[in-house]
Amino acid sequence: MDATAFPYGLRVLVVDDDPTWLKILEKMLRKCSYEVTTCGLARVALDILRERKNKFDIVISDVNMPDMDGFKLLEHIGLEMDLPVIMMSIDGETSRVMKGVQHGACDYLLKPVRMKELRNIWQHVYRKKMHEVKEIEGNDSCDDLQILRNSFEGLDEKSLFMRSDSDTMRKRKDVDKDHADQESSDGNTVKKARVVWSVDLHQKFVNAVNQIGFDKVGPKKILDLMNVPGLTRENVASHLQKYRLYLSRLQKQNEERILGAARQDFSHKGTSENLNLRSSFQEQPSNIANGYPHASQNIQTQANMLDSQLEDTKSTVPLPVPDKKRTLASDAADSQNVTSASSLGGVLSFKSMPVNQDRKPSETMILECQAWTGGIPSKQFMQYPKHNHERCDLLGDYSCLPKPDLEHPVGPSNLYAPPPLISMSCGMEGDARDFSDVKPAIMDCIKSLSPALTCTVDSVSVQLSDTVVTSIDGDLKSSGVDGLPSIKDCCLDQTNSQGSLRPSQEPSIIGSTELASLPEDLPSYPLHGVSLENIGLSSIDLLNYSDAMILSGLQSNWYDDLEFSSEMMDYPSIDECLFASS
DNA sequence: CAAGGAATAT
DNA sequence: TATATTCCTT
Repeated sequence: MDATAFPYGLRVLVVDDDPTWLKILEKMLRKCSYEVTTCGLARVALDILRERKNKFDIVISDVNMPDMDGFKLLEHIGLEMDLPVIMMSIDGETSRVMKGVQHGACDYLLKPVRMKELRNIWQHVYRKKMHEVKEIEGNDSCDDLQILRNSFEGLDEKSLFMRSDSDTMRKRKDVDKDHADQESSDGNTVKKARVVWSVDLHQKFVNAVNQIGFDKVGPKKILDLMNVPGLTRENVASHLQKYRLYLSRLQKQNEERILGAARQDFSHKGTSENLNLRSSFQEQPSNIANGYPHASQNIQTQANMLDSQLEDTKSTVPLPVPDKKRTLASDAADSQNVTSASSLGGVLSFKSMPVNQDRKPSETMILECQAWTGGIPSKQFMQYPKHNHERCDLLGDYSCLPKPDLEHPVGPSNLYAPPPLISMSCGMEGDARDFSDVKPAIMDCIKSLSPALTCTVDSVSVQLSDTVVTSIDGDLKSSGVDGLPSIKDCCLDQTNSQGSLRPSQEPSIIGSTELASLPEDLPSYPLHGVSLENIGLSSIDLLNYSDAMILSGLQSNWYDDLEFSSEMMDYPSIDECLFASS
């Protein structure tokens, strides 16, 4: 298990007849980033619990209640909703504590309650869920965790914080009363939980930004739109800062690429030394146009082509979604070692001479892909929390992503729907480079936006899709190294998608499963300094989460095989580049 | 004073 | 690194 955000957002019902204590407890609990509901009467508490069944995770109640014996309440709760209940009282009389425990209290706290204790109450919920899970499915821990997460239903979405001391299930230390923690009553000493920008949270953030309009966003507005309890304006501001940084970097890259393309220099001599393979999630808010005219233009231009290509691709290689998933999952392991690695390795094996670092941008081939579905822009572009790469985590993190269609209805009013696009630019070593931008096709991804991971898989290593393409500079071809190993997964195909480009100069690479499928007339093109950048992807539902993990592994294989230069290593791995990097 | 945002701290 | 906090400007 990891230190994901589980405890945060824990829904707590506090029952105490003393308003003062109620207030204090509420404050403390909120500091723990729990959702708190207070109640002064036991009977009322029961009513609330009955009415809002499943809306609470745990109850904390004082033993002494005027209207009903605390133990009675405890019994009712245990009987009716089986929620973990923590009892508390001023005195620590053993018999009372014992009684509380006998009646089913999972814990007994003495007032004044300390922050430390409250911060740990989630363990009771966790433990209980664990038991439930085991009873039902009892299996390996990984699955359990996943199930556990699911069992929390809405909790996942609400839990955004990661506590500083989240070493999971650690046993609660005995209350050392010795420690002078003044934090007891006011919790002042307690550090605020750190916000973890999970996929969900980021998604909300992005949605808010989209709704507001990129040029009009402000932390406050976003915060309001996100409507996430506990989140502060500062949190949002900080994230927005990072987000903007990310976008500007993206913009910069685009400009560089364009510049490079502009100066058409067809000379190429050696081979490119660095092969950069890099992908990242990208989303281009339509509004980005305001800030970055260049980029938007570029995007607009390419949009049309993409569409048509997409259509083609679709018809050509229809892939049932379900199969896709299955395929990914099952093949992932293989592809990792064989398919992708080898194919890429081949492509990448061409190395060009080292050139000026400065020119690097021009030397690289950039693959940009933006997929959206039916007008739905891809939403993932920032890097998600890395967590660990365990499968269960991935599942947990991504499984809750909303489906684009549902969550992001697209309407005319929604400016923000960038066209899907993939462009690849390629430059040769020294200078020239141009190429074209290309327009590749994104295959099936269309339906949804999937994280870069997915995209990568599809286009590069896997079979699901076919894809991508790009235009390659004619020079490239000529310069081409004939010996270039063919790309197993990619077949080159000529596309006229781009009118401006001569067909011959504009080969598109389509990922296909079969190497054999490569048209003979298509020579392998040597790719010098190739880098895949900004693969925006999409569809979350498409994404096979479990594969994400594999992907990362896969990618590392690529790196290994390719012997990337140190420079190369600077590029973030797929996981890492969701957001940015540098 | 509130808010935004860059800079800086953790 | 990612997020928080501070500081300055509006």
